[in-house]
Amino acid sequence: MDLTGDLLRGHTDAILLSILQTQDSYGYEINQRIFKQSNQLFSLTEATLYTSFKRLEKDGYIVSYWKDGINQVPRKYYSITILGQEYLKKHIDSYHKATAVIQTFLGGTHGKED
Amino acid sequence: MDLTGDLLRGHTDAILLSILQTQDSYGYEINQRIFKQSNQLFSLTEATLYTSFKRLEKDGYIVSYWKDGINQVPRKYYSITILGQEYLKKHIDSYHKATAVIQTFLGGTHGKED
DNA sequence: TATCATACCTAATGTGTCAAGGTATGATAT
DNA sequence: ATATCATACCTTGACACATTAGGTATGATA
Repeated sequence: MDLTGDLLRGHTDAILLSILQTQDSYGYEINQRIFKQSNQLFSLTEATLYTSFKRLEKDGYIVSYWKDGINQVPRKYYSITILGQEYLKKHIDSYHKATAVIQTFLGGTHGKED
Repeated sequence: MDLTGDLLRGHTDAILLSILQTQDSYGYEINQRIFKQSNQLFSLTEATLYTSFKRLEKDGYIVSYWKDGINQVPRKYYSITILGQEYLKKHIDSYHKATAVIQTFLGGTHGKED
C-alpha cells in the first residue's frame, strides 16, 4: 500500500504550518521531514508542496525570505505568521471534531480478528 | 464553525459503506443518520451523496434495488457487496495510518492552555 | 390546488492533488 | 571542460471529489 498525499488532503497546509511553528524552514527540507517523521510512508509531491506554500503566503499565513549560503544552492525560507498560528489552531480544532465523527463510523466497523 | 463535507473528503464513500454494513438503506435515510450520529455537525449535500452512490455502484462496492412501499415515495436501497467490504477494510486501514501520521504533526502543536 | 416533506437526480463550477514537465546551483568524476 | 547527480525552486494541464444550483416526482396536509 502506498500512502499518497491524497490521504492528507485538506491537511497539507496545516502540516506545513505545524512544522514551521517549530522553526523556519524551506520546501526541500520540510518534505524530507515529512518523509522521515512518517516512517517513510508519506511525502508530498513538489507540485503539492509549492502550491501549498503559494496559497499559504497569499493568505498571509506564512512569509518568505531567500537565504543564499556560501557554496550552497539558494533556499527560500518560510516563517509562520500570527495569522498562520490562528489558522492552525482552528484547523486542529476542526480536525479533531471531524476525526471524532469519522471514528464513530469507521472505528467499530473493521474486524481486527482475522 | 461549520463543518462541511470537505473535512470528510475522501472518507465519504467509506462512511456510506460502513452504514450499509449495518443494514441496507437508502440515500435520504443515510444522510439523516449521518446528521444525527454526528450530533448535527455533519451532513452531506445531496449531490455529494448521490455522486458517491454512483461511484460506489460503478466500482461494484454496492448494488441497488428499488422498493416501492404502499402509500410511500419509492426508495432506492443500497446493499454492500463483498468487494465493498474489502474496500472498506482497506480504507479503514489506510485511514488509521494517515491519522497516525497527521497526529504526529497536529497532535502536540496546539496550546490547550489558554 | 397549493405547499411541504420525502426522495431521487444532473450540470457547471471550485479546490486540492498529481504527473510531467522546466530552470539553476554546487559537487564529483572523467 | 563537461557530464552527471543531488539539491532546490517553479509551472502547466489533467483529474477526482465536493459544492452550488438547479430539476423531477410522490404522498400528506391545508
